[in-house]
Parts: sequence; structure tokens; C-alpha cells
Amino acid sequence: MITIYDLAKKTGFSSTTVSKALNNYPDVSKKTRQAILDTAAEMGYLPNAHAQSLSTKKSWTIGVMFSEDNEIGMKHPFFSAVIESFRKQAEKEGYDLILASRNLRNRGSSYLEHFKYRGVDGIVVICSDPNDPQVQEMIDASIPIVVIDMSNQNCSVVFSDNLSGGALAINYLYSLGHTKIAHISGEPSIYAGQVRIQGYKDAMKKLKLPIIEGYLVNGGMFSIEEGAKAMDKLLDLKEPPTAIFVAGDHMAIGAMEAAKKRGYNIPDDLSIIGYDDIEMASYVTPKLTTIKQDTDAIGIRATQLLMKQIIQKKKIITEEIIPVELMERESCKRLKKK
Amino acid sequence: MITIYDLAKKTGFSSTTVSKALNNYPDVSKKTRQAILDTAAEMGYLPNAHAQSLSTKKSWTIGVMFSEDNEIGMKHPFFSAVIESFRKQAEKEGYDLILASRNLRNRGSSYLEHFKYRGVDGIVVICSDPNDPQVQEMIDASIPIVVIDMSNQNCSVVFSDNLSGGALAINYLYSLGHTKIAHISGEPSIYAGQVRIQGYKDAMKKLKLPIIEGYLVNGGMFSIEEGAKAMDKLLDLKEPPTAIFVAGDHMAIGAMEAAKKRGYNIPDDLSIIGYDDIEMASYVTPKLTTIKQDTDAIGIRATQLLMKQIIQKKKIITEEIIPVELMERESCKRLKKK
DNA sequence: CTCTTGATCGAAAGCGCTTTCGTTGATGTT
DNA sequence: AACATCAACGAAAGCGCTTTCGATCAAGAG
Repeated sequence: MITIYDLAKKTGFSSTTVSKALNNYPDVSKKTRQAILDTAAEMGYLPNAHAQSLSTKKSWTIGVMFSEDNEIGMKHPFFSAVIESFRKQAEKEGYDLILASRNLRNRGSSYLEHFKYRGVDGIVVICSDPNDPQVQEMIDASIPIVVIDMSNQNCSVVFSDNLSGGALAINYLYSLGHTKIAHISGEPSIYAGQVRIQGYKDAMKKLKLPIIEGYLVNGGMFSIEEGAKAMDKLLDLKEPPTAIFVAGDHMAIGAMEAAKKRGYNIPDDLSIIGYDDIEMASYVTPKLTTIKQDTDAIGIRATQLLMKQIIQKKKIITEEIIPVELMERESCKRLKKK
Repeated sequence: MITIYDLAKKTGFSSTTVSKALNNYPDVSKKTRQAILDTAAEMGYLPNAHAQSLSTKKSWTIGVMFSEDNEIGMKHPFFSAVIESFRKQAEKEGYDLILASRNLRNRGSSYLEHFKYRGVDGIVVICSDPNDPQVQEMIDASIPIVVIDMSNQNCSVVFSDNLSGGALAINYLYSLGHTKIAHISGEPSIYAGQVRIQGYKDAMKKLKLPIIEGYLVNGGMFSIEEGAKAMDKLLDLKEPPTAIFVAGDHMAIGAMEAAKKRGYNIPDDLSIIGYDDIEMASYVTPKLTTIKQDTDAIGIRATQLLMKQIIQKKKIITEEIIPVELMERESCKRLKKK
């Protein structure tokens, strides 16, 4: 490994001057700067990030963590899309992402501890569980942080407009003539799940539609299987709904499967609208009408918020709500009058 | 931030002894070790990774890079699944992953340079393009490296058994009575694409089946749209195939769409088999029969290979081929005799 | 010709940690 | 009593870089 001392020796300047030249300090003449830069290039010099960070207390890294109750980590399309957007954006600013574990060598440690150990400049967490103690710990710490997909009063958060999303869905179904509208919700202890439930209730109320007993069923952790189970429950009702707003595309797809299995035709017998707009939504049959989350915008906004905090060296508390969009496809249909 | 000097002052020992206690050196008595550990815990001491790395030349990080011609990065289910598996495994060994950019602050630099700058202990790259110069550069460097999804004579590689995968697919179609079997291939300059083509040809030859003119069509970069286009070409043939082996699930899904659009019924009129077994494969209609890549095993094997090189401090050149598996679902059917 | 100014450069300390090597004192040996 | 042995500890250098604070010297001011 070649160091600034090697460059110093080669060019005849001191290591101080070399360092200054490399860092564009004003007190080094054009000529010597150029000489140093040239031999640096020639010798293939690369700075040592660890030494730099040790000296400057800045690592140009951002720690990313997702709460993985569901154990699927990066495999969830929503998560990975958001992170990918975030990564691209952070890259432009010169930051690398570090995916940290809870496992500080042998000794198990918290994510916060791990991030402190790594000396990250900021943290981004994708978490839907507002009560995750690990996340709380990070929020309460002084490191710049932005959390995605949940709300919190003590830090920067960015998430989709789940409330309007619910309204969008319900109003759309209503516009198709549906009144018996059910909701397969996500786990209410998950932020997104809870708010979408609220969106459903609010929208129903505003339309003066009754929420019939049994129409609000908890689909749990947003999986396909749970969506199917929830659908079964709805279909077991004496008076099944004609339309269903499902809080996640995976669940919606599971729900469609379950309905089809019982002989229902979608959208003829049953309209279904999902949430997320994962890739799969466009390719199932029928193509799933859904509320699209703007993962790009979420990642971009999150990066901006984090950068701002890093630069200003103070945490800013704010809530960024990213608009959602109705993706009209094939799984919903105008209710036939009987 | 609290340092070993703080611990030293507090406990009355030297920083040397503190460091040794923390690192389980033998020449420190049980009693003082315990005392030091206790006050470390009490004061909330955390080591500084940068200082540690600077001193030891070991960073406990692994750089990950994916070649992103297709610009989808982590959003591809195969990539993200492999990385997720890799991450879990590496975590057990105490390593963090760092997703590096090409952008070393302002100055654009190569991935290799960036990884050197970061002082990673090893590199994992997911790359299908055997000619990517960036990847070549890394392979030729002395840093431990493992590359996934392509072959190379100069480093450790792990990839699926694409050859057998092709045979599996063809033999399966043949067992259903198909003889007019086409192949929608991936871009031949992509390793996986090329080998699957070979697998197709070999298997056809072994079965003494002719590859009719026009039956081998290049589907390009594995996207849904390109799959659809490729299917159109096949269907334009005077003598269209009765079965198609498609080199990727996305393309296969696109192909099915295109066929359906032209009035074909799958699998009645046309059998289709894909490659990858992405999640979507199980939920399109008909459910896609496909060759499953074992992403978990790939990630695990890659981690092991990388660890071994890091520990032995020498690169090992080897090829790990991970078995694939036929997932029989609904998109293939026995050929009706006319 | 002396003094100030400003442009360039360097010495040295410091960032937090590891590791070599030496010191000290206690214990056991003969 | 003199010696070797060993366990426990610390001084100090080094990892590669940044940054403060002076030092130096030439040019311009008076």
C-alpha cells in the first residue's frame, strides 16, 4: 500500500503538503499540487479510508437496517426497491451503504452499538414496527437518522400516504358501484397496516357505507398465505363483500388465489385492489389493480433528509408523506346490478 | 466517545493492558481482565472500528458489487435473494457488507479502487458478464474474491448448474412428448445465457432432436418485454414449436403474455418452462414450470469460499456448481397427438 | 533600506487502537 | 543465597491521515 509518505518522498515535499494538495487546501501552489497529483496518479495512490475516518471523524458511510420480523430482509420487493433507490442517491453524494448485523463479532450487540462501532455518518432504517426497541434506541441516539415506512415524533420519517391510499382504493371501488367493501388489513401493530385500516374506515364513513361485521379481517404480516386465509374468512361470511381492499399486494395475490380456488371469478364476482404495486401485480391473472407506492421517491426523499441532517449536524424532526397512485388494471370491475 | 484510555484511567491500568484484556490476550490476570471488562460495560465502551482496522489491517467488511447493465441492481429477485443469503451467512462470521459505488467522492474510480480504499477483506460480485472489465480488474487483483453467476479460470466462482438445468428442461419437455422444442435464450455474452444455450443444444442433440431454423432466439437481457418479443418471433414461424425452454422466468412470463395475446392457450397449445423460480413464477397463470436456482445454497457456498480465502490469505481458484431443480407446475403439458 | 504582507510549506501532535519487547516482582530450584 | 523461571503489566512505536500553528521567503509599502 502506498501512502502519502511515499508521495512525499517521491516529490520532495512534506507529507503535510501532500495531504493538503490532495485535499485542495488553498495554501499550496498550483505547480506543486499538480506535481503531487501527477505522481499520485502515477504511483497509483489511494487514500486509506480508515485512517481518514479516524482522523476526521467522518466515514462517508451510512448504516442501513431493516427490521426483519418476517425474516425476508432484502427479498421483499418493496424494501429492496427503496434501498436500491436510496443507494443510487447516496452514491451521488459520495456515501457507501453498510449493511450491518446485530452481531458485533462474538458478542451480540444492538444495531445502534454496531453502527457506532462502524462510525457511520447516518442511519437509514426501513421498519414498519413502531415499537421495535432497536429502532427506538437508534432514534433516541444522536446519530442522524431517517426511518422509512413508519411514523415517529422524534426523528425524520418518510412513508407513503397510507391514509389517502386507503381513500383512493375505497372511492374507486365505490365509483364502480360497490358498497359492500371489506378490508384485509395488515397487522395493526405495523404502522402501514394500522394507517391503512384507518384509511379504510375513514373513507367508508365519508361515503356513509357501513362496515359490516366481519368485513375487517387481519391479514397479519402481509404474506401471500395469510392473504389467502383472510379471504377464506371473508368468503365464509353469510353476506360476503363484493369488493375487497387488501393492504398489500402479496396478500391480495393470496386472496385472489383463495377466491379462485373457491370458484369465484375475479373481477366478475369480486373486485380486489391491492397495495404496493410490486412487479408481480402486473403479471398475475387478472392483473392486479393496486395502490402504487413510489419507492423511488421514498428513497430519494430519505436520502435528502439524511444528507441535510448530516450536513447541519443536527437531527431534524419531520414527516415526509409520499403520494400514492391508483394503478387501474383488471382485478376490479363495475358491480353488476342484480 | 469513550476510548481505551478512559478505561485505563478509570481502572488504573495502562492502555496496553486494557487493550489486551479486551482482546483476550493471555498475559493479563483473570482479575484485572474482569475489572476492565466490567468498567467497559459500565462506561458503555465501544471499540472504534476505524482505529482497529488501521492498526490491524483487517476491516471485517466485505465489498459487494453487482454489474448493473440492466440498471436494476438489487431489484432483481435472483440477485437480492443471493445477497440476502450471503449477508446472513457473512454476519455469522462477523462481517458486514458494504455496497460500494463507483464514485469515490468526486473522482470517479473503479470498483476495485473503491474497495481498496475501503480496505475490505474480501469482495463478492454478482455478475453475469464474463467480459466486464471492472470485474476482470478485481479478479486480477490480490484481494480475496468470489464471483457468482459466471465462470472464470482465475478465481473462485459459484453458479448454478446451467448445463444440467438446460438438460432437465429439455428432457422434461421431451418426456411430455414434445419434439419441436425452441429456446428463448438470454444474451449469449452473458455467462448464464450462453451456458443455457449450450445445455439446450446438448440435450437436443442427445435426444436426436433437430433444432429447427429459427428455434433459437435471443431474448437479450432477460426482461419481460424481451421475452414477449422473442415469443412473437417464434410464433411467426411457419412451423412454430410446441414447447419452449426460456432462459429466465421474467422472459418466460413475457413470453406467456405474448402467446396469450395471440390467442394461444398455455399449456394446451404451448408448453413453457422457465429458469430461476422467482417468486412470481408461482403466481402467474398458469403457474410457471421452471428450473429453480438454489439462491440460498449459492449464497452460503460463496460465503464459505470467501472466508476460506480470507483465512488462508491466498486466493483459491475453484468452481462450485450448485444443483438446480425442476419445479413442475402448470405451464407444461403432454403433447396431444394429432 | 526596513517593515508588513501574503503566499508556500513543514513540524508535530493527535485520532484510537495493536503489538513488540522489556521490566518487575514473585515463585521455585539447587 | 544465588539463580532461573514465569506471570503480569507497561512504554513506546506504529498504522495513514488531518490540521494547527509557525517558519520562511519574496514582493510590495513606506
